[in-house]
Amino acid sequence: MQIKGKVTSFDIAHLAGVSQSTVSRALRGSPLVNEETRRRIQAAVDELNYKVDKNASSLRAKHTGTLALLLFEDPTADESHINPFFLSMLGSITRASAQRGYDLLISFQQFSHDWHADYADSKKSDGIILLGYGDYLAIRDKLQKLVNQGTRCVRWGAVLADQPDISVGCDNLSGGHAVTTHFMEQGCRRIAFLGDASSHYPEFFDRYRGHIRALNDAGLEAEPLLQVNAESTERSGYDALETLLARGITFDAVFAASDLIAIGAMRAMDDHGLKVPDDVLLAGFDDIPMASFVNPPLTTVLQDTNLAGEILVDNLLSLIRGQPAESAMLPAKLIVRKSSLRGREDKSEK
Amino acid sequence: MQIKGKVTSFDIAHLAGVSQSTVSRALRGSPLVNEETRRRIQAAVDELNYKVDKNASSLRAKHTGTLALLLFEDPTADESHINPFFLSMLGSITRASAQRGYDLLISFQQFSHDWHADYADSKKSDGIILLGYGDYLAIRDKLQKLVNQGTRCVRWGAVLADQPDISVGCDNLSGGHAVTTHFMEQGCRRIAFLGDASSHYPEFFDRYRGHIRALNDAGLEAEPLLQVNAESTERSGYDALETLLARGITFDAVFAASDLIAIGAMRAMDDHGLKVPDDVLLAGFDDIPMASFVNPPLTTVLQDTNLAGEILVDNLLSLIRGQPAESAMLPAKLIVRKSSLRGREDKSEK
DNA sequence: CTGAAAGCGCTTACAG
DNA sequence: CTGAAAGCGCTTACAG
Repeated sequence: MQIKGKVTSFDIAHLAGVSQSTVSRALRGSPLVNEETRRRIQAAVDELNYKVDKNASSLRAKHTGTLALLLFEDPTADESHINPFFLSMLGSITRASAQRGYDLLISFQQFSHDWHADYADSKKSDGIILLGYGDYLAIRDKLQKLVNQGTRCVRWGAVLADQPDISVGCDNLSGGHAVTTHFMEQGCRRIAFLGDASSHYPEFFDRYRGHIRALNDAGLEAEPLLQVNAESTERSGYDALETLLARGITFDAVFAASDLIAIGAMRAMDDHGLKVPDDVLLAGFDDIPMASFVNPPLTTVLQDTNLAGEILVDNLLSLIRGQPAESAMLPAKLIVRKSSLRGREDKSEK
Repeated sequence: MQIKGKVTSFDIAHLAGVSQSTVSRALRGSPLVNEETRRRIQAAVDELNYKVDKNASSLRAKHTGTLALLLFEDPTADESHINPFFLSMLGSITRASAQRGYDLLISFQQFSHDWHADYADSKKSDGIILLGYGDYLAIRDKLQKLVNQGTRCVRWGAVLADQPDISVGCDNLSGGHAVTTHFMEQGCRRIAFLGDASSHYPEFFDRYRGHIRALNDAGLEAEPLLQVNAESTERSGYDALETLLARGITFDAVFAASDLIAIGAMRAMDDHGLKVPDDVLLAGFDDIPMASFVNPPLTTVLQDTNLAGEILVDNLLSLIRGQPAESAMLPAKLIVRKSSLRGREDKSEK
């Protein structure tokens, strides 16, 4: 066991009685190495507990074998809790990267701050994954610049016609359509929408458009007063519902653009003596783990985060290999739970 | 704007009319650089959009400015969801690292597999943080080896007398004591414990010992049949409660060693017609976000994950700087919610 | 199949 | 305060 100094490929070469080049070849799995030689080298590696220096190999080979994940946090969100939906995405991206032999570097960024995506420029990673909601229009130029300077990057978010980058998102429009259609099947006619509805927040906007389309399909008109802006936090959902109440307008269902908003709205209704689903039906979006635990369990739209993580990583790897990659839209699946069911006969869980 | 070839410190030097060494010095914030020179260099850096190559600087300087987080996942856990408590720790560790200027490399490992902590050996990181529960005795030797070979590492988990490494954990014993004392104040005498109680799982064991100690303090004896093994998953909690039921033993409260176990037990009780808290009181441990959303809200023990993340990172940085670091025990705080309150007068949330 | 040699882009004594 | 030079530990043509 070597004690002093770092073990390098020269030490291995010496021990195995070959040149350092051959050690390097053997360790990288080159076919140009004799089996017997390879075995001797491996034995030396094991004996000295040698590990290839990642920095040296990355510097020389010009790729790092690591991916960077930039997670944008909403500065207004509770410091201690990250949006559970993104946490779930983070988990699936980490897993997908590992399966494909890549390390994952993680960075949190404030969306509002002057964030830097220099993980590729500084050669810390071969490419980056952008995750988090925020004002899309505010980052569009930055995205454009990133792509222009050759940075490989993929983004989680709405798939738009003119976007400069590759993105993977769920079919928010269909999801929104499904929720509102479901509400109407339950007899609702005055459905409130809690969430921003502008091109600044394309995901929410698509959900809103699906909602409107469903209304129109049923011959109903949208009522502007039934839409209240909200960002994806409980606090914001709580406030949005109070705003809705303050408008003095009647509503028989609430479609929250995210589960967090829905949970906040649920609290607000509780505080104001409104019962879900007896007085008002409620649905969210995302199917975060909490959604099935709130009381009553929350109807929502499932986005397959496992699949999303894999597609995101695979797309990024394609880009890195110089292969083409395409933006992708994942299916959105309505999950009906008690919060949106009128009939009280169904009181049994599960 | 330079198009072809990578921008290096030589390009900056050329543009700024100084030597490459000076560029390097200026960029590392050396005091040995004239202010005017520094400004010229900065201008060149901005103009060419230069970024220091991390691999080259790490190779040369022998430190990487990144920390590695090894997250052990229980292989039996649901593939799609990471234990929420660890997710919360992950968030706080990521934040703490970023605040101190370190990047964070994340890796998931199966505890049962032959995991490798070679993130330091291969120079990808300056040190590693170990996170996740699992059979402590099974990893003890590996830990010892890591420490022996000079790898800087800190671990989240029970602080034990003879551990080879530095760890940060919460005061599980006091936490367990507080839960059981609280149960007894509510009039309970036959308190079941769901979770492993052996030195293989020191955290659960300490919670169990706190539980026993509280019983003894009240002059009660422990009843072995009231303890059922369980690992930290909902599934396992569900099964453990059914095992308890199958024993045909009476109990008036259930102390689950983790919130996930408690939530599983809650489901099982629901399926068997037992009402919480009317028939049985229930408490968990961890205070994961879901705990306050289940019905009824779950009494639990809060571990301050924000603080934990900071101490873990600070300890690791001390080790990296060659300074001494000490294992630390964080306070455990009982959070009482409806699931453990006998009185039904308190029906109002919050 | 193997070796000698160049070089990736920095940091840091060393000398002024 | 600045520059010339060595060298971190690899990978990869190039030549055999």
